[in-house]
Amino acid sequence: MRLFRRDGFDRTTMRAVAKEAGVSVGNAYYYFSSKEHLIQAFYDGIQVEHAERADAVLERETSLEARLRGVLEAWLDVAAPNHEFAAQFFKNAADPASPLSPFSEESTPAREASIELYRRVVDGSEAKMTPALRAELPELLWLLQMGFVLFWVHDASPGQTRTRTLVAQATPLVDRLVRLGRLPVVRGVIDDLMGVVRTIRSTA
Amino acid sequence: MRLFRRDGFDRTTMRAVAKEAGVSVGNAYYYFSSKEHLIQAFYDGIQVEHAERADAVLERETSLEARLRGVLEAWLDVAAPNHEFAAQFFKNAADPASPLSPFSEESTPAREASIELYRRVVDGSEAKMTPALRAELPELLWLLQMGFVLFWVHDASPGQTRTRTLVAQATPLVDRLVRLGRLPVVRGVIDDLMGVVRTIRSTA
DNA sequence: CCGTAGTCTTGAACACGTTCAAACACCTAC
DNA sequence: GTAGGTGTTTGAACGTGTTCAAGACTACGG
Repeated sequence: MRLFRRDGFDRTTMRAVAKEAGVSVGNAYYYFSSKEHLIQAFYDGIQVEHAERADAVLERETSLEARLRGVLEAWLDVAAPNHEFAAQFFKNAADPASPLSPFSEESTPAREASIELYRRVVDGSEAKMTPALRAELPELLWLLQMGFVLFWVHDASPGQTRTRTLVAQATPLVDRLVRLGRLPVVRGVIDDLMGVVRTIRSTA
Repeated sequence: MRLFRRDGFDRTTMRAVAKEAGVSVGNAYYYFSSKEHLIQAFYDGIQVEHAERADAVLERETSLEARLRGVLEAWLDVAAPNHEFAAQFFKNAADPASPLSPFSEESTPAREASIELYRRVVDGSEAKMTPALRAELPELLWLLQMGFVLFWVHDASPGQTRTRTLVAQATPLVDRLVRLGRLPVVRGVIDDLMGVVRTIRSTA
């Protein structure tokens, strides 16, 4: 990880990693089946640290907006030091065939833990909504986070301020949309949306 | 392209491509600066063929739903024969640093042409909406298409029927959402959404 | 203490994308 | 027709991720 952060993912060779670790190249492959698998540890680390910070937010905040925004900003805080490096290996994570893809079979535990976090964001808030929406909203919020990550990876602004602006702008909108969902006229549309979410999930 | 389709992107070597073309490896690099650049042609081809089929749809249909659905299904029709191959090089397109990324500087012409197509989808329809929404909806629909492409790439069902189901389910929803936008209560939310879209665009 | 089976470790070798100095072809000017 | 310049072509060579046959180490039963 030290080398990856210093030189970037692509410019760090497996030979350098092996040397730094004091083992042979072949031995590195005995424990990590590919260069990609080396960053699984990084992946997990982000998730653990994010969960911790998110916990602090969820204990503090009660409104849906503040809870969502706090959790997203926690992610940005945790991920910030790795922005450059993350952008470099993002392409591997986007590969449908890669185990690192957030939609992959291998990522199921991490994905479900992440959705579970958003379930707590929703359930612990004082926001009122239909049971159907309450059931699916966590997955929608997780998808939203994936969108933010995509944006963040492409964000070249210093300190990724643009992503922070986007989050600050988008979270009140989510809150308003959820409130809107209580209107009788909107109910039908929400039901259809839930249907779409179910279709998406049944494929993964 | 013949070799790519037959053996897949990764298993096709530049040496094989050069041999098939009857030139040396170095010469291949004289005309295409990387293996990735070879698929730019494929990329362009899809776009051209999609534009043609979309034209036919737009001449025929008048409702927003039918126009949108027709255009999206046209894309699926055009892309279908290349599904396996496309999934293999999708990771390159997802790389923020790659010129093939739909968000990249180099893709600007193709991206704008695509957004322009969705402007025609909107403007040629009989759907009524606020000027602000009418201005931004094309970009939103393009983003939606990117989402469908992401889904399609991960779609392992035979003939990508799941993606087709999703499109069939999602397009009426878009239509309903646009209709909903005319309600006074919803106006404010739409305005906020437009603000988010503008933030997203100003980064790209 | 020896043998053996299982686990770890090694670095040379492989295949690939990419680069580059050299060679070649073609054209224009005189 | 020759000299020189510009654009094209070549394949060997480089650096990379990955593999693999061979060796070294460890544990344990006799």
